[in-house]
Amino acid sequence: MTDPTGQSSSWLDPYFCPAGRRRRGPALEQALYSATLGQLAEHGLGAMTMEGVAAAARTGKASLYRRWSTKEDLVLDAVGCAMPAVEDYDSSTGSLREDLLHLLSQMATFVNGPNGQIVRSLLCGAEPGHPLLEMARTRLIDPRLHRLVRLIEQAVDRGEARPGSATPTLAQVGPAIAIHRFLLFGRVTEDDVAEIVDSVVLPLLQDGPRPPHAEPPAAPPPRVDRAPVAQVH
Amino acid sequence: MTDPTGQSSSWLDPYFCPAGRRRRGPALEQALYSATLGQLAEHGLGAMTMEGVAAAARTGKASLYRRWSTKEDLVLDAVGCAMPAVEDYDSSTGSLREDLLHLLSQMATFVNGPNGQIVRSLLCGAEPGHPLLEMARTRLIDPRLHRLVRLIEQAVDRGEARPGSATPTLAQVGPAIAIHRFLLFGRVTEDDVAEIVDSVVLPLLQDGPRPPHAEPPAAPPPRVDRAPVAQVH
DNA sequence: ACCGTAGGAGACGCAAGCGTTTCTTATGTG
DNA sequence: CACATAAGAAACGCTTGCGTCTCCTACGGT
Repeated sequence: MTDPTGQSSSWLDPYFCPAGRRRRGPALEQALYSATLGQLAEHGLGAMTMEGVAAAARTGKASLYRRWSTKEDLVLDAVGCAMPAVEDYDSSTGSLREDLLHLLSQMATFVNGPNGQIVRSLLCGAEPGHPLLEMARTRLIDPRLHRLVRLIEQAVDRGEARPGSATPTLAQVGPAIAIHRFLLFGRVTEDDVAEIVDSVVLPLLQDGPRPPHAEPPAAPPPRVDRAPVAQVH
Repeated sequence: MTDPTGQSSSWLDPYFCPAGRRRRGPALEQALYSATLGQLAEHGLGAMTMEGVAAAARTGKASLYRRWSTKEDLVLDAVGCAMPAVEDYDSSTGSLREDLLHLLSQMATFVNGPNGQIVRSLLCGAEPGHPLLEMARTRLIDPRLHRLVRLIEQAVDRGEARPGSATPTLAQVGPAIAIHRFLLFGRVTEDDVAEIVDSVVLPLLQDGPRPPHAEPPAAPPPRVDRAPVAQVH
């Protein structure tokens, strides 16, 4: 993908510009965003450098500093451009299972591509409260969570999901498992998506809440005041 | 926690050594591990430096390089020391809910403490296949997953969980959601743990698989061959 | 065709980290 | 107590990145 100097290979880079030629304005800007995202994915937030970005974009540092005075500003803008909006915000296939597969597949495709490493960098390279993490949350996570809740609501109306199951907590389950697998294994496969939907999410949304079993084993207490839980240090 | 030079505050550092005194052998080694973990948590894998570690441990770089020739070796050893073994591997409280709360609370406590930032660094600072990520998986994640499966098996035997629910896929759900919340919000609270157990994991493990509802909505097809799912680019 | 703007290229001095080396001296073992 | 060992401290030359600056020229509008 990149040669030792960090420059993009000409035959693959959509923003490639032959030597001697010059990009200006928006074209250059897009190339800089692209280079920034590449460096972010390759080196992580902490180790990426302005020089690396300039070299990858085949431009000088001056063009960078003319637009953004700090690495934070640059990364914030570049990442903002890479965040895809929720597609088909109000559409539904009419089948809960189809809707879930569709949405999780979109996530998987996004995360399996070059942007996956960027998501990784954002989730982990930035401590809580960092603007980059906030951006990932408000632009990537929250809209999809909201959309999922709506899809579940519609499924409830159709009788496909148990009443009361359209909560953020339950909607979060599928994405959380998908992200978990991505972080551990580097990708989310087609089989992963199907398994998450069929083995976890659908049972959770469809099955009634605690239907009494053959022999109800002294139905576990609804609440217990255990002490040693989750203290922040 | 640290002053501008990265040195540990004397009144808090368990490995503090007054100026003029010298630590040797294992004592020094522990201090170096501690300093390494601190730097790792503070700056991330990419941006931490050997000089920073030496300064934080109040020693010279020579003592570092005498033991580890690269940053990778150092971090690998230091992180290995920080990975807690699974406690009470074979014990069970006799209640599935109690067992789940207990195990997730242990995870939450670990992750809420100073080691949380290290988990973050490992999950995200290292791409798939990196030895550090492998170590996190084999030492932190997998043992707990295995233990969870055993706990669920015991619950199945007691009639507390649905037969067939003791699978790695289902066992993964609780930890995945906990880690997800940790990554997004920086901590996992007592309420989070209780909510995960009571709203997600227990229903999933206890409710029967698709008990026919009032009007079974044309039971969703068990398998569908959707095309555009999760391609690796 | 002209010309003001801004892009590319790279040099600048500075700071930080690298990995090595040297020198002094605290340490704990025999 | 004497001594071999290894710790602390700091300097070494080197590399990389910083942010600024300058020079020259390609670009695109008039």
